[in-house]
Amino acid sequence: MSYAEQYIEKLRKSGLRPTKQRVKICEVLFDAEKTFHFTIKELVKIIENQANIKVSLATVYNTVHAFIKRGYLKEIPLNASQSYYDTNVTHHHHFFDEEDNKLIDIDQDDVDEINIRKKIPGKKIRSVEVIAKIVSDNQSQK
Amino acid sequence: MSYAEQYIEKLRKSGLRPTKQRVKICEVLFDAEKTFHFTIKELVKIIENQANIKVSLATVYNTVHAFIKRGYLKEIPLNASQSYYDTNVTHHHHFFDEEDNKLIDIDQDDVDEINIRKKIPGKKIRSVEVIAKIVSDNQSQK
DNA sequence: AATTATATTAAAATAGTTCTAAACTGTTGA
DNA sequence: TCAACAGTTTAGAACTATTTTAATATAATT
Repeated sequence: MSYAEQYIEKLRKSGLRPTKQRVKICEVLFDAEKTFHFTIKELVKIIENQANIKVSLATVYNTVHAFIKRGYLKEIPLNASQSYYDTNVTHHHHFFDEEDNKLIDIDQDDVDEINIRKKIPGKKIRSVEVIAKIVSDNQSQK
Repeated sequence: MSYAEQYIEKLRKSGLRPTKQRVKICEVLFDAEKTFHFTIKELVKIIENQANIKVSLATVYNTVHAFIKRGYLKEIPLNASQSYYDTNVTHHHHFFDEEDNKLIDIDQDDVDEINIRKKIPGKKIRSVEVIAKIVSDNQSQK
C-alpha cells in the first residue's frame, strides 16, 4: 500500500474524507522517519513551509482532533498554555525540559512498570503517564 | 502562631506584602482541613462566596504564582485548557477522572518508586509525576 | 504625617482554541 | 450533463484563560 493510500485509509478510519488539505497534514505527520512532538502552531508552520497549498487553522484543529479520537495521535498533558501532540502513539513516557520547553520520549522499557495500589471504586485506569521535569545539571544553578 | 500570623509569614516569604486581599486568598487556600485542587476560576468563586471583600483576577494570579514559586502551591500538568493547582505540596501523584474532570491524590506510598533508566546528558530530574487517567468501569462502555 | 515603594483594580491586550456562516468541492442520480 | 446534496474549507468572529497596563489606593518607612 502506497503512502498516499495509507493516509486515505487513516483519514477514512477517522471519519474524514480525504481532501487535499487533510492528505497534506498526513504527509507532515506520518511521513517523518521518526515520531515527533508538535504544537498546532508548529504544525501549521511546517505545512506552510512545505506545501503550496493553504490550510486553515480550523482544518488543522479538526483533523488533529479526529486523529486523536481514532488513536493516531496522542495528546500530552503539560502545564503549558498550549497543547502538545505526539505522533508516537505507543505506550511511553516523557521528559519535559523546562528550560527549552522540549519534550523527550522515554521508552516504556526504560521505566519499571508502574503499580498503583490505590483503587477508585467503579473506575478503571485507562492510561498511566509519567512526566519527569528536567533542568540543567550544573552546581551554580539552584 | 495564629493562623493570621502564619499567612503573613507565608506571604512575606513569598516576597509579598500582607494585604487584605492576599490574606483572604490565604484563608481559602490554607485554612482548609484538607488539601484540595482548584482552578483560578474556582478559587475566585470561593473567595466571592466567603468574603465581603473584592479581589481582582490579577491579584489572584499574582498571589498564586508567587506561592508556586515559593513552593506553597503546586501546579498540576493536565491537558486541560486551564491550569490546575494543588494545596498539597508533598510529593505525590494523581488520578484524573476524565468524566468528571476531577483530580484525586495518590500518595507517594501507593506507587512504587519510579526509576527512569534513560539519562539526558547535562540534565537532572527535578520532579517525577504520574498521571493515571480513569474512566467508569462498566462493561457497556468501551 | 510625609514619602516612597508596592498593590489593587478595571479594562485592554494577548494567545490558543473553537465556532460560524458563506463559499466551495466532489459525488450521486435523474 | 448538470442539479442537488452532503460534507469541507475558510476567514474571521467569538470565546476562554491568562497577562499586561496604567491609574488609583494602600502599606511600609522615615
